[in-house]
Amino acid sequence: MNYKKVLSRKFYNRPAKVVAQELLGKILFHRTKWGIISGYIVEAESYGGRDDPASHAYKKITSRNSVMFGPPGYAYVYLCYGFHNMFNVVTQEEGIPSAVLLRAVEPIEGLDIMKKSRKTENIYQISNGPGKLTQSFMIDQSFNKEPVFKKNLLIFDSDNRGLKIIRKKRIGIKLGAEKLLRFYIKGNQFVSQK
DNA sequence: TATTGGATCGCC
DNA sequence: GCGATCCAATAG
Repeated sequence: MNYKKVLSRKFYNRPAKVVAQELLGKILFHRTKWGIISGYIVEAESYGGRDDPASHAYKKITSRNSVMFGPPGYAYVYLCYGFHNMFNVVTQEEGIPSAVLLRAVEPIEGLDIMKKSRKTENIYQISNGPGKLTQSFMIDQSFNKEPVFKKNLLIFDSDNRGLKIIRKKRIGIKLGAEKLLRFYIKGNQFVSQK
């Protein structure tokens, strides 16, 4: 696998729903002390904006959501339901709170590490959900506010032209549930729900 | 200061 | 369908 260029912070300086779609087919990459873990992003959701009650930054800035208000290209990792880490990438310029939640990945490298971390041999169950993704990729809250355009956790460019993208309702939320802001690659076996 | 409920997962 | 298990946001 040759990793050509890392997506720059400019890539993320656009509306979340645009970035969410364009991230499909790009490569999530993590250099860990156990080895390299990587995979194609196959599913993402966008959050943010003045009219999205599902966004953590819907009402106001707080210590938890402050990174969403910051510059684009930084990770927003937080704990959900007590033990699942959610991995988001902040989008849009500073002051506009929005982010893309990465929900599923198709493994490329580091399957042994992923299997061990997830305690499963089934590659279709290894990273097909936001909580599973962070567990398999060894992403925890220590990555909150870390950049994804430099250092060890990165997203690489990849030619994703011609992908068929499905647009659906987001999963697991109540407010704002009618919005079609979940995107995934048509027919891909590694998305969380078909 | 106490309560509540959430962008989940895996097993029963 | 339910339990695991945490913390920010609310209300008091």
